[in-house]
Amino acid sequence: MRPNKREIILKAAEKLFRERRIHELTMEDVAQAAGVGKGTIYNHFENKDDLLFQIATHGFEELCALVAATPKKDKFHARLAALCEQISEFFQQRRAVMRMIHEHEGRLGHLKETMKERWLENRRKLAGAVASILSQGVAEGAVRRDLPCDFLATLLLGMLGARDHDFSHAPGKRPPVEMLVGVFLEGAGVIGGMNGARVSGGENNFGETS
Amino acid sequence: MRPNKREIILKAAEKLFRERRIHELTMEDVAQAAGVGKGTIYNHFENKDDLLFQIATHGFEELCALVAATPKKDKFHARLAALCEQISEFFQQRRAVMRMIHEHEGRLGHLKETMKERWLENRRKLAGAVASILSQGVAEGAVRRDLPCDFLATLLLGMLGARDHDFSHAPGKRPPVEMLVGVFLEGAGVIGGMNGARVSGGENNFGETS
Amino acid sequence: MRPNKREIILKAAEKLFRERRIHELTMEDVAQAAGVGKGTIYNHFENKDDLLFQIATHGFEELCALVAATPKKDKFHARLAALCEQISEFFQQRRAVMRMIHEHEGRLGHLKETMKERWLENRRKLAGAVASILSQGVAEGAVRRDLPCDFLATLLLGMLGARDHDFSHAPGKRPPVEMLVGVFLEGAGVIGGMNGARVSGGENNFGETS
Amino acid sequence: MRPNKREIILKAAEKLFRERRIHELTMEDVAQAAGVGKGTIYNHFENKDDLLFQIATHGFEELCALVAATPKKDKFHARLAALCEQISEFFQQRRAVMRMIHEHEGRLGHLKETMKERWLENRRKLAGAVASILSQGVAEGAVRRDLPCDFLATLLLGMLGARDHDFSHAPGKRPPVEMLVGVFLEGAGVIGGMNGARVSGGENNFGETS
DNA sequence: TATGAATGAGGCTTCATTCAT
DNA sequence: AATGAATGAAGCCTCATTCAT
Repeated sequence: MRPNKREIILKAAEKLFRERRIHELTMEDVAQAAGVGKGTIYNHFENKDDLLFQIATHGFEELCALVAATPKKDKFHARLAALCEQISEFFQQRRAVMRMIHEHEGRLGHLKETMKERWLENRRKLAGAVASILSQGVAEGAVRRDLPCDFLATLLLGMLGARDHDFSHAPGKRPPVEMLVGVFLEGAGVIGGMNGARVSGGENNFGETS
Repeated sequence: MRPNKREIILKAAEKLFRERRIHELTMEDVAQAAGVGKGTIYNHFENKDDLLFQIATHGFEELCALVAATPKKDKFHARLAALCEQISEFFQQRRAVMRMIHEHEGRLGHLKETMKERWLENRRKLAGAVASILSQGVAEGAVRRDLPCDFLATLLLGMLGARDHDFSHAPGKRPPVEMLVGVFLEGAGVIGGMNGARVSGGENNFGETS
Repeated sequence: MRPNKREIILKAAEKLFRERRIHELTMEDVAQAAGVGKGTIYNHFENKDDLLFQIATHGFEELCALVAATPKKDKFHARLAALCEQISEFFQQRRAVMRMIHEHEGRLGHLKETMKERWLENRRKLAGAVASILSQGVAEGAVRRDLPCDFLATLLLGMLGARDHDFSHAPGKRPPVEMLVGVFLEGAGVIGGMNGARVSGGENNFGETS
Repeated sequence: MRPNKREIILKAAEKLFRERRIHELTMEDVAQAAGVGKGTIYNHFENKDDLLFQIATHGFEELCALVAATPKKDKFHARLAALCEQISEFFQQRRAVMRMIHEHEGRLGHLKETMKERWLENRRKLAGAVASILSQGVAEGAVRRDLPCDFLATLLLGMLGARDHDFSHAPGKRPPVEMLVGVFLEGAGVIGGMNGARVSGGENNFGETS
């Protein structure tokens, strides 16, 4: 019983989300999944909002750790792609948690000031982690330096989220991360006259599988 | 009493969302806001899910109409920026509705097949509208033709959403749309050797203090 | 439109009951079935209670008329059996209405005095009709005269109702009316020593069908 | 708090019925009467239908126990009368519950298969209990053996129910059980020539009291 | 007289939270 | 510390009844 009951509950709740039992998580569900009594949860979390908040935070922290641990691959482009792949995979697994986070941000007003602070700080952490990768790119001369990395990180994460979301119903058709990173670094526009040939074969439909 | 009571209820509910009274919309609230009896709502909408679904659909349709009506400005770059500005503004106003849509997609399983179909179709409409603008860019030689416009549209919308979301608490600090469009068209990377000078003044923090 | 809209509504409601759509008759249902607007019902019936009351009354009156019209068959025994057959059949068709009547008697307190009176009077009518048949039997020396016919009628109707009810799920196994009338007239007991032989074949199981 | 809260709720609900507060039992009423919270009921009963079903079953079981416990009095006739008296009294007390049972049978379709089975089984139990008493009569040579006891039991119960029902408004005028049993055993008809004298004083009006 | 959209009281049920054990 | 039965506020929805057309 060492892994701290708090941890057990947290894991169980996260798992519930991952298992698509989204609809509306009840404390009963969480207790059952964690194999503890309903009352026990209240010995470790102030109330349901607190629990959700902790889950979300927990998720972000994991993700941040993941990002920070990105191996310093050789080429920046490859490094960025690997990072995106990781983030994307994480999002895939946590779709429900992320949705919950979204949904929950609307209620931030109900949370106590301290929590609110900690929460927004957490939100910045992810973008920060990605931004720090990008700033490596700047140092290496691979990323434009006329824009703040924070902003670029935000945009990159936005792209990733949109891709994952739009193709969630048919992962087979989802364009590869490389393509996304390509657009991010090279842009969607035509610069000078050589851009039309970026990809050898002209129009691309990223091989329909299913 | 001409504007169809259905319309009245819809508007009222949307307004409720916009007025940040999000937490959890109750049918009571909606009725009150619409100035009708609780039962009246059920004469026009099957149940709460149906109402939410209709609101979401309604929102998307408005947005699609907006996009489709984008004036054919001179330069493609300017045209795209104007479009993004419109979409962004729409999102600002509809944050809550959009959140609700997100939150709701998880429950799509509960909706009847027909609704589900109509819903996913709606989702595609927006991307489609943006994509059609982009394809104009392709025709004009302003957008790379090696990637499907649908995908590019998804990425652009993702960027927009992320920007709006990340800076929702401090709209003053929000980077201008032009900057976003710039990244989208030119990329975040350094191409050749001249990219470092894209913006004259080097590092940029887009002023705005608080 | 001559058959009086009142009559139309009444018939439609009765039919609804007969069609087993019991659960809980709504005014909407009745209106639909009668092919009239909901409001129209209120031009002919004070309220739902009144409507139900009228249906019940209507049913009783039909039944009373049926009983009164029993042909003066030759033998009293046969006459009584024919009568019972009719009543039973009527009950079969009106199970739902009868249940509703039962259920409704509990609410008599809510009905205005006049209605209450008329209702109880109606209740007596049926027993009265049967009693009058029985009194013919008394006159003919076929029915014992030491007990009031009203009472005997009550008992006979009780037997009939119980039979119909108990075998409603398997009408094929329902003992024939003759047998019931036999018990009613001759009794279930053994009188003197000859009763054991009333029915020739000893133990009887009235031919199991299913 | 030993008598099981489930039991408490059941008793309270039954009592409510007995106290004529029929109209329409609300869960609120039941909770109040049982002195528990509304939610508590749902910890012991699946929903309202289930509660009603349990009440009905409970009532039948009590009655069956009562019947089975009928003392083996000396004379069969007296024994039967005592039994009928008991059943009648029970019915008096449970009029409302019984009405509810009636009313409820119409909805049996909505109940799950298991319940349906258990219910019909319960229904048979009562008739069975009475039938077993009657079969004692057969053994003693007091009841005709040419008819199945089940059927006779049904008829007897029907008579009882009808008597109780018809005279519920004026219990004082209700004919004594002995008279009913008399009709049941000896029949309402005239057998041979001596029947007219069964009761010494000719026409009988069972002394008007109230 | 006929209609049916509008109404809102009232019912059933859920579920976060408490507290006695 | 752990439990889960008890609680009741709050939400969704139904449906008898009204009333403007």
